[in-house]
Amino acid sequence: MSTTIDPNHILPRYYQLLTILRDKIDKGEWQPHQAIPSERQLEVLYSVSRTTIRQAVGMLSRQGLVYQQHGKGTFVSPRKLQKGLVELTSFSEDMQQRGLIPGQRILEIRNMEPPPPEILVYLELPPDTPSIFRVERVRTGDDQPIGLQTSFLALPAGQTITQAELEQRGSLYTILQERFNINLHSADETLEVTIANPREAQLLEVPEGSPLLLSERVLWTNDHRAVEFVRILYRGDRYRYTVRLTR
Amino acid sequence: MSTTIDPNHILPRYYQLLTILRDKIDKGEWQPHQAIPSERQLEVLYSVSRTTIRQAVGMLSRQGLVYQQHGKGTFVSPRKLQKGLVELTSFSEDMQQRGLIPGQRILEIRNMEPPPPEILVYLELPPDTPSIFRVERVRTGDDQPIGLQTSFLALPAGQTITQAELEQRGSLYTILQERFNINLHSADETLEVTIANPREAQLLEVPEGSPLLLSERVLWTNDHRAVEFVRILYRGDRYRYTVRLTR
DNA sequence: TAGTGGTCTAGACCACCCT
DNA sequence: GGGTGGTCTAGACCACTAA
Repeated sequence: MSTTIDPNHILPRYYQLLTILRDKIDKGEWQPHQAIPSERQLEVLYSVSRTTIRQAVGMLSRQGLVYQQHGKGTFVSPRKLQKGLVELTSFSEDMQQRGLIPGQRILEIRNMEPPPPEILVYLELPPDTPSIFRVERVRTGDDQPIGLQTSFLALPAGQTITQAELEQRGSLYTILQERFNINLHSADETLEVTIANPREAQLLEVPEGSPLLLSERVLWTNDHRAVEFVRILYRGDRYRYTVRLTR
Repeated sequence: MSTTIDPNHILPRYYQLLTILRDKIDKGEWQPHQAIPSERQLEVLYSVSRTTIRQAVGMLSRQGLVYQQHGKGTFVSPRKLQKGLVELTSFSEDMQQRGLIPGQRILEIRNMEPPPPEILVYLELPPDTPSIFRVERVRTGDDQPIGLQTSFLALPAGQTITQAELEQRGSLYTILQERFNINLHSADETLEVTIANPREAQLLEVPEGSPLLLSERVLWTNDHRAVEFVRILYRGDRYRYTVRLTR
């Protein structure tokens, strides 16, 4: 791993610097609440202008890895604040972060023609949209059922995704990105409490009437169009949701 | 409201510009997916340098009000993306945003001596911390019970908060800021599902065994020290949690 | 080719903190 | 007073998009 900045590198200098600084924090070379070199010192150390320094440090600050105090310096955040907790992750990524092996059992996969009107509203699609792609899956962690997931997708006209493709790639997000070149930017999510009906109880292997955590997400692309509506019913006893909020 | 930038104003120029641009978007002067003036045009329009323009527009972009596309321009986000959904809010602010009048019924307010060990762990305080301030309240919206809130605070030595003060100001956050000069920066929150025990059921006016949404928060100050641990049990039928996640 | 946002420089002055 | 981060300028070149 490099510890100097190469002006001719493909990656921008502020990004190279960001990586260098983050590594030092991750490795514990700079301890929590300890001051990192000042911006003027970093200018000399890495031979880049202060603007570039500030771009890198500003990003670290927004990511919660460091905090800046006017007139005093820039300091490493305590470890708890160093984990990004508002990141948009797929179910698979989420499970991996929790140290569980993600899995799925596909219950149904098909195009809905015509689509349910409320889904068109969520996705901000015109009422004459011919079809919506729908997948229903039981999602597992270490082979235990964790959630019941239903996804609704606005695929380009005439396109579809097969069960074989989904089973092979595992994640819808991967298919969206690699096959349709759709990059996800953000999601709006709501969480509420509900009770398992007989079908949900059977699929999630819990008693009927058990409390569940219901998550509903609308996913947005890079050009800020809605692409997917996802509903996940999580087992209340096996799932805990975490976020970081900022002022 | 001003539409020009005053170089001698107390507020920085990028912030004045940010306000001007946000107003135009809020008022609908620039419509969703419409391009706003280019950075070079804004330079001329407002007589500030491109760096300053980029600082303002970059903040609007991070707040989700606009999105930037390399080589194309900067565009207004669709309205749904214009609401900041990861903002740290107090219960009172939260209710107001939902159009409900916040209220509270204080159940207990006291210093715990000695403090419960698990709270010290959450707040990263030394084991010999003499006392922790605790408030338990039923929180209401339009006079209906919404949540049962328990707050644990590390107040400066010898300080306390009286019931009268809390009733008068309404919000702990206000007291923290105005009396102790403690500014909140961020919070880590976990959400999970639980079931009402007899006491909780009675206070929240729901049947015993009703599903509840349990939120637990650790609040961090500007210099990234933990100040408060808050637990809120929300009525499952009256509360829905929303967040925005980004990639 | 012209216009857009993305990156970068070398400087400047200000506001804040500590000694 | 000397060091820190915060704001700001006037310029430059690059990478991307579209006509």
